[in-house]
Amino acid sequence: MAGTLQDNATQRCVVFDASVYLMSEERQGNTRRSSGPRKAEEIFDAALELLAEKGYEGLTIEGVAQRSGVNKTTIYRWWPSKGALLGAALLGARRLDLAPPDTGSLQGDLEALLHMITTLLTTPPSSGIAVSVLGAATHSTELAAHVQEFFADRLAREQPVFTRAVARGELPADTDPMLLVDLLAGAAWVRVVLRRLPLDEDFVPRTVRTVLEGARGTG
Amino acid sequence: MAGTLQDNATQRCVVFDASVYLMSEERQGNTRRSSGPRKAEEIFDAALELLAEKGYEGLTIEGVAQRSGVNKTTIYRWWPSKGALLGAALLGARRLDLAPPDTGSLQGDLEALLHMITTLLTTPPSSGIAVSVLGAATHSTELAAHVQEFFADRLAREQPVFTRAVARGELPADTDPMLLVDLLAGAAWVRVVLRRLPLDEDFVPRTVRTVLEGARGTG
Amino acid sequence: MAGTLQDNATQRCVVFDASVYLMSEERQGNTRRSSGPRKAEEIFDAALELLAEKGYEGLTIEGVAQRSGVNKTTIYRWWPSKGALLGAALLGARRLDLAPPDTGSLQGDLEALLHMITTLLTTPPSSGIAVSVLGAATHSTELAAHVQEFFADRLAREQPVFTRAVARGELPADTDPMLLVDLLAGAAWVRVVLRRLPLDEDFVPRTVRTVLEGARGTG
Amino acid sequence: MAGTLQDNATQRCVVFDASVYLMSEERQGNTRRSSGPRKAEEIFDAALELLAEKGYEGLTIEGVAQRSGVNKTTIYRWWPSKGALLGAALLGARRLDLAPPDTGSLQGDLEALLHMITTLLTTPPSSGIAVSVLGAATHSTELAAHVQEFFADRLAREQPVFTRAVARGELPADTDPMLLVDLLAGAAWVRVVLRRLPLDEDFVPRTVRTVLEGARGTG
DNA sequence: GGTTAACCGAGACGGTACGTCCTGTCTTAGG
DNA sequence: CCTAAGACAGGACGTACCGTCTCGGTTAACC
Repeated sequence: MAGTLQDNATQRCVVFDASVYLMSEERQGNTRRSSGPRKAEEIFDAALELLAEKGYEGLTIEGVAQRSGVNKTTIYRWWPSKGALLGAALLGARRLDLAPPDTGSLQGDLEALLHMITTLLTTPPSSGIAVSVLGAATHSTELAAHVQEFFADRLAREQPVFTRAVARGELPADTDPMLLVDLLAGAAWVRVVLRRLPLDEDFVPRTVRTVLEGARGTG
Repeated sequence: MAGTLQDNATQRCVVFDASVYLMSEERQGNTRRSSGPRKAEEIFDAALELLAEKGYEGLTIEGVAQRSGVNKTTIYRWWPSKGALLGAALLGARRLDLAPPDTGSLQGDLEALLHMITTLLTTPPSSGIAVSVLGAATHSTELAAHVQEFFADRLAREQPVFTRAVARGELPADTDPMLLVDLLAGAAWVRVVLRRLPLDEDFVPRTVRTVLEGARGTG
Repeated sequence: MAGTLQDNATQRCVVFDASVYLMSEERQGNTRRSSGPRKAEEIFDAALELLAEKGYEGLTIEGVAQRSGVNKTTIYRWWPSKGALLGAALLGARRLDLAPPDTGSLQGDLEALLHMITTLLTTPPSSGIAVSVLGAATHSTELAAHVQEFFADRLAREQPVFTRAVARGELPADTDPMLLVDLLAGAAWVRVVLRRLPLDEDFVPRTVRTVLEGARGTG
Repeated sequence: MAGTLQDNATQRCVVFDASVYLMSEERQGNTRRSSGPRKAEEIFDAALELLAEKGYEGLTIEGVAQRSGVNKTTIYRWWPSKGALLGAALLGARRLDLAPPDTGSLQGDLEALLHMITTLLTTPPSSGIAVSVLGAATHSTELAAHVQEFFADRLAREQPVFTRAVARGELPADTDPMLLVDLLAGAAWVRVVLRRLPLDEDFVPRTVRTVLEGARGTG
């Protein structure tokens, strides 16, 4: 799973590659549905590439226009701001999000989840994009909305993991899954982005074990 | 403790007020040590105010110069970039960090810590500054360094809390304090900044309880 | 005569109102002759209104399209440039040009002519249009052609005035009428447009008298 | 006189060459008097060249910036609009205006004046500039002001011509010089710019003779 | 209490990007 | 056949900051 991500990540950004965006909706019969500019894919790709290369501040509309071979006005016609453009670019990326893990044990599932998070945050090019976007969510309302949505969506997908765990008796029934996910994701964020520390290899199992014990103990 | 913070936070940003910056170092005997421009305090104050008002992207050197009544060149003479200026401005703030809590129980101490973190992230004006800075650390090396330092420092100060807890038998001796702090801080960050959710009032005790159980269980 | 112009000028631009453009030529029997878009009148009116409001530089094809309720492409289909459009718009206006005066004396006729010219140049809305068009003829070949034509036409119409004057013995037979017209029109242009001076009320008779004396003296 | 103009006009625009602008005022001792950008001369030259080449509409600030090797912002720092820039550029030109003629007879003086005017309006590069500026005065308030000033100045300089003529008994004492100048200049303008007719070689003497007769006859 | 070196104000400048307006061309659907 | 609709590349607009520079003046420590 995370493996799939890693494999692809070495050659091209899969998680955030928007090149399939609108694949099926763009045309229907002969009629343009007008859901974006003709070169939407190139624009999104350029935006994400530039974001990974130069960060949110270094990302400019003009730069995106130039790299995607589109006129600046075309971008402004469709998105009012950098944040909105980036938000749209991430839409296409989201659909490629990996399925939630099902390893048979809660421990395994959560380790897979945390592994995915840390990989996302540390392996280029997804790391550049993810870190920039999450960091920039601080400044841009549009991005914040997308980030929120991303987390909500992520949590919804992990729900079965917890349902199964409760069924297996691995967790008390009144466990708060959001708290567990936040603890895991938050610890990774602090360690990787704020502390800028390398992750030793037992960070993932140790963190998961701690959180799990906490979940069981307080149940 | 947290009370002290709150009290102050309601009227003025204490944690990040740089106006006492260099208070003791600026002069030594009668000699100017040349460690900054004459109006350093005004500059730092202006920088932090503007940061809180407009966020990192909206913060401009020209704006700082104008508000602080200083010429633009003066700022450039001393700091090469926005990040560096902000880093310097935060230096003075750090020294006002509150003493680590000592409530007599680990639970109480950690609740005080988490409370402080959430207050910092949610109560203006510190919230604007803290969130902006931490978010911008993504883009700026100078800020990243300061954030790292901040976390390291924070951890060092909390150390006695854990030492005492171990002495009291509340924690196993081989506990990793950094992990616990990261779990707490990270959960708050995810909840407040990324998810943009309001914190219900038992978020703090519940999170601390979970983390604590985890720490004990895995010991 | 000039009175007719004045009367109309106070309420609506008659001299340059194109709303009757193509009235008779547009259809022949039941067949469309394809000599212009369906909303030609609206387009011309819009063009002239906008010209009077914002001058030649401020006049844009998009503005005309919007005001006339026509798509931009429709205008481009029929006229290749702003100048050409304006030229066409002026065509309809010309047909409303007033008949040359016949007051019984050359002096009277020329005063009527000069009066008409000054009225045209000073009374809105014709003043806005006339001054703009004549000024813009400097930049646009199409407009220049129309202006030329206008002057040639004007001269042709005044011809009877001079013929009658020669017959009456008021002018030598070898008088150059064009020179006289140019002197009158030119003086008005310089005074009104270049010098921006108000015209005192004996400007017209005095100028005509001077020119007439010149014509007689050199005959 | 007019000869001088012509001679120079064949090689370089003298009447409108601004390259000596501010020659003496720019610096005083070592202090910059701040009366314009450092490359004011280049800017003015570029502006006038481009005006002659492309007309007023085709003249762009960006074009001027590029040709004069200056940044666009530098131009905007000093002049708020195209009209203002052009106005300033003409200031330097004006100071090179030729002295009024003194041929000994009014006829000769006025022929020289009209000759100068027609030369200005027909001989490149001054023709391009003069015609464009006078035409554009229609659209731009700043230019209009300069044109007014130019004419007032021109008239003031011609004053001695008329004073002498009255003294010589060539003109009645109550002659209106402005009217005569306007008749001459206006006729030239109509003929050259509005009618676009070539000037046959006796246009100048014939026109002057007519106007002179008129002046004498009405005196 | 005058010297001198560090510091500052002022502001011009080349430059990048902003976000907007208009140009003139095109393509496609529809009356 | 004409028109509506509108996307598009392109160019210029006028503005805001960037970071650099030069050049007088001002401070203030130290003789």
